[in-house]
Amino acid sequence: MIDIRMLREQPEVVKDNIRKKFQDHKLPLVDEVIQLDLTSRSIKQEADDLRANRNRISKEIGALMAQNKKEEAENKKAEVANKATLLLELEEKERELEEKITKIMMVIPNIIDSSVPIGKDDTENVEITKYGEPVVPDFEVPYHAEIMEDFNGLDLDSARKVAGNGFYYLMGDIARLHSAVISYARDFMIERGFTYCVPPFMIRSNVVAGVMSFAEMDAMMYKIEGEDLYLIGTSEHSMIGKYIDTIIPESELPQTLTSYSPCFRKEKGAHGLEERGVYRIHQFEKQEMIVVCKPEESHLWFDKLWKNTVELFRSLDIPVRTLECCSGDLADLKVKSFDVEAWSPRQKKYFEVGSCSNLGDAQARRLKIRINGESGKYFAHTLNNTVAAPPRMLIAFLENNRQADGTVRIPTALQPYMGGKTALS
RNA sequence: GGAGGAUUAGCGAAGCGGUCAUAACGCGGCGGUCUUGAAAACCGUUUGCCUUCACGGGCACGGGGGUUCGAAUCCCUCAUCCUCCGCCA
Repeated sequence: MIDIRMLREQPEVVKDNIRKKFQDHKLPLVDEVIQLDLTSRSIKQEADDLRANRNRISKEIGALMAQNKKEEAENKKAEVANKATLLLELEEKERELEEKITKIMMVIPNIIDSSVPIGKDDTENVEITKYGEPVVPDFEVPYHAEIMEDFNGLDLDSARKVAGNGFYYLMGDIARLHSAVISYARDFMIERGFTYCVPPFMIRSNVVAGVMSFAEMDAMMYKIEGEDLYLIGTSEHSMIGKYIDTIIPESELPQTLTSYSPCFRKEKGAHGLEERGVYRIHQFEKQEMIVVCKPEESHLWFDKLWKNTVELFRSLDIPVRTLECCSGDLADLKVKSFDVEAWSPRQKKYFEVGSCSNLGDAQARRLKIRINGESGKYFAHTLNNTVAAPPRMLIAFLENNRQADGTVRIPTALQPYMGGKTALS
């Protein structure tokens, strides 16, 4: 959500930004919201005057009652009652207008960073850098589910009976590998100075509304029946929610946290769940990182964040590349975003394993996350990034570390988390 | 899950239908006097949001709703905390 004052003062900047994101259908909303805002403020002024009047007369009534002048007090009461209906009507209008304005402001996209490449959709995302050689081995790499099954590490049939399509049982060494990756990712971030955190896995609707749009919520979030609770789709939700309605002293910034959580997603509207794999599923686990910082530092933090993911994958001998989201593919709340993609030697292409985003002050404005600084109070900037999210992450791990003989080598960094094993065989 | 009590500024706490909410009082913070410097003492200052060029005005006493001319105060509801009971890793 952008600042309505900014929209008021520089509507052309907001419109240009909408054009850059190829959302021209939203252009009329800018002028509409300017008009609504103008009306809203004048009605608010009128209502405030009536309230001021009522407050003044009420005080007079109090004074009269104290002096036992009942008749005069009754006259004053009538005076207030006269304007009561008008005030009620104005208050109703105030509410309506505010609602309309908020609704529009929620869909006006955040101003994208000047460095974001312009493009219509994900086909125009831009590769930034490759890290590691995307090797195509001279032997065939099987489908990831097959690799897992070779180690008796995956049981999708039972999962379908128990929970349905989109769930999995991980077994034995594959399950252990899953936990090892999470633990390794956790320690990797702790060593980089992040504070480890295990957050709530369910959040209330007001937090949900603060961190995502209604459309996203409908497509992603599982609701708990009979409770005002939703299963989190990522720990970013509960981690950013941690700061809801807070004023953070400047001296306590930046807040750098790494969180673990299971993630639950409906994947409604997605291209269908992969029938035989763990690529797109309803439940996975994720080590995440989030940063709350001063506005002038969010660019720096953005670069630090995605590099963490690249380095983690490189330490496990997985080739990756960074891909920048073009303007049209960038979610409305985001200022800038990089995907980290891992190399798939089977598909001979890269696929998404993480996403790093700078939200600017958009999330902070929605959730009222402010900084108390020397020169006053202002909205914080928030960022988030994936460290590692298995089991999808295991696809990249298994495909890249599988040898010609079918064994899977365990890179040195991960060996302590696998009880010293150097390979799965 | 059941019973009772509570939620007021950075913290503690008074107020329990109307010049005590522009929130007493205390602590803390900030500025000053005094001092070579510090402490003590004394004086002053110290919530946020919206609106306005400004003066000013409005809103907020855990959240939401209601009663009233007027609500921190009365009613409903939700949340959180404390005490006791029950249950449970």
